[in-house]
Amino acid sequence: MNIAAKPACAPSELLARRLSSFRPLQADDLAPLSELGADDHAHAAGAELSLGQGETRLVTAGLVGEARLLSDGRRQIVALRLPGDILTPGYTANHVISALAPSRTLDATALLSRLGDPRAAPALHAAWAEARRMEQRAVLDHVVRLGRLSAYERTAHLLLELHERLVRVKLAQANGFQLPITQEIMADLLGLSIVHVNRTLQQLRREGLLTYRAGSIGLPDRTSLAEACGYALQLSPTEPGRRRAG
Amino acid sequence: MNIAAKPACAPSELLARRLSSFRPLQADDLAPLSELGADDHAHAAGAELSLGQGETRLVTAGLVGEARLLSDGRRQIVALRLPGDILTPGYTANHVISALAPSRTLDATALLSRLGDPRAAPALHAAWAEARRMEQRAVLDHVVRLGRLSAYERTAHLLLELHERLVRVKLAQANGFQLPITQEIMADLLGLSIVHVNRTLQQLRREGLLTYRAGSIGLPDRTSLAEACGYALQLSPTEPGRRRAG
DNA sequence: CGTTAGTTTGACCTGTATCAAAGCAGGTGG
DNA sequence: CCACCTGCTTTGATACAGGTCAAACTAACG
Repeated sequence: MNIAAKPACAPSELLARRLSSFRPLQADDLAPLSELGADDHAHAAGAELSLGQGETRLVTAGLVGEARLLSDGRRQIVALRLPGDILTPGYTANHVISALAPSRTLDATALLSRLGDPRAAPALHAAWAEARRMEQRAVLDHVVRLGRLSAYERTAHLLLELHERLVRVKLAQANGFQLPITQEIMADLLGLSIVHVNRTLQQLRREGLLTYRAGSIGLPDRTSLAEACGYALQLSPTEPGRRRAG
Repeated sequence: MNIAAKPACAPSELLARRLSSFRPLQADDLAPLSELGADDHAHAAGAELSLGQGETRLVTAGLVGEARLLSDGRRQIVALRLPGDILTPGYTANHVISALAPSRTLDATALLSRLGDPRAAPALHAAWAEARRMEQRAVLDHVVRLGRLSAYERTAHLLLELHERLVRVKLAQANGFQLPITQEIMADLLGLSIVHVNRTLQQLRREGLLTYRAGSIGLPDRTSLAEACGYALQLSPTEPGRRRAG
C-alpha cells in the first residue's frame, strides 16, 4: 500500500490495475500484459534516467519526474510519473527525466507498441487510449494550476490529482498516500519557492485539510479540499475505487 | 502572408507545408492530403466550437484557443491552434474551444485517422508523428513559461514560439506576423492580468525587441529576444524557412 | 458623433520571492 | 553512545513582481 522502492506487485499487475480503472477488463483481455518481465531496473533518488531513442519504459515503483532546466538553475517539473505510468524520451535538450525517489522502471517498448494497435488487443487498446487521454488532461490541468491558481489552490489541486492517480493503481489509501519527496521538489512542481510551499502546507494543515509526516500525506476531507481549489473529483470520496455518479 | 479569415491557400496545401517543415516530402507523398475538401466552416471571433465525440477538425484560417474556465471567471488558455493545427474534443466539462479571431475549420477525421496509420502513407505518417511530438513539446513549454518564467520572459517566449509555428505554415514574414487578438486574450494565455500584459509589451517595445500595431507583431531582433527569455530558436533567424545548424 | 470595445496610465495593494538564520532529523565516524 | 555533519524544514524580516481598481484615452463602427 505505498510507493516504495520495492515493487508492491508485479509490473503486469500494476498496468492491469491502471487500465482496469478506465475500462472494465476481463482476465483474458489482460493476457498480453504478462509478456512484461520482472526484470526492472532500480534508480536511486535523484538519478537521471536516459531513455534510448524510441524506448518506452514503465515505472513500476517510486516516483519519476520530467523536468525542464533553465540556464540559471531554475527548474520546472512538467510531469510526475507514478507507478503504472510510462516514460518516453524527452523532446528537448534541457528536458531531463529523473527519479525523484528511489524508483524502478522496466523496458516496455514492445508491449506499448502492441497496446497502440487496435487490432492486436482491442479491449486493452481502448483502455490504453483512455489512459493516454487522461495523461493529456493531466498536463492541461498542470497548465491551469500554474497559470491561474493561487499557491494554496495549486497545492491542494495537485495533491488531489496525485491521490486519484494513485488510487487507480491501488497505491493509495482512501484518504492518504505516500509522497516521499522534499518540499524543494514540490516547489519545482508547483512553480513556487521552497519557503512558500512550506507555508502553504502549514496553512492546509492548520485548516485541517491536510496531515503529513515522514512523506506520508493524509487528506482527511477531500470534499472540502476539492471545493477549496475547484478540483472536480472523479472518484467517490468515500469509496475511492468506485467511479463517481455525477 | 497572414492569418486572415479568408484562407490564404487550400487546406491540403496548408497541411502539406506544415508536414514538410518536419520531414522532406515529395509531391506523391502528399497525395493523400488532397482528399481534404475546401468546404471549411467559418467561425466568428469569440464563437465556441463544439466538436462531436471522436471528431477531428483542421484549422484552416484564423486562430483557435483551447481554454479552461474556472467557476469564478478566471480563464486559462491551455493551447493556441494555428492554421494547419488540428482540434480534438476537450477532456473535461470546463474545457472550451473557441475562435479567438475569425477562423475557419474543416472536418479532417478521415484523413487524420489515415495519417495515424504507418502502413497507409509511411512518409506522411512519419512527418505527422513529428508534428505531434512538436505539439507535445509546445504544451510543456507552456508549462515552463507559466511555472518559472517572469512576465517579460513569458511574453517574449510565447511570441517567438508563435512566430516559428507560423513560419512552418508560411504564414509569417521573416521578422513578424499577424496576431489579431486582444491583450485580454494574451493575458489568459500568459497567466497574467491585462494591465500587466500591456506594460510588458510596452517594455519590449521600449527596448526595441518588439513592434506592433493593429494586430501586427514585429520581432526585429529575434536573436536578442530569444536570449532574453532563454528560447532555443529552431529556425534560422535570417532565413526562417531553413533548419538551424546547431 | 455617441457607443462600445480595447488600450493606456496612475495609485495602491498583496501574494509570493528572497535572504538569512535557527531548528531538527538521520547517518557516520570516532 | 556521543558529537558532528549534512540535508531538510521552519521561522522571521524585508523586497518586489504582478494584481486590482479606477479613470482617461483611442479608435472603430453604426
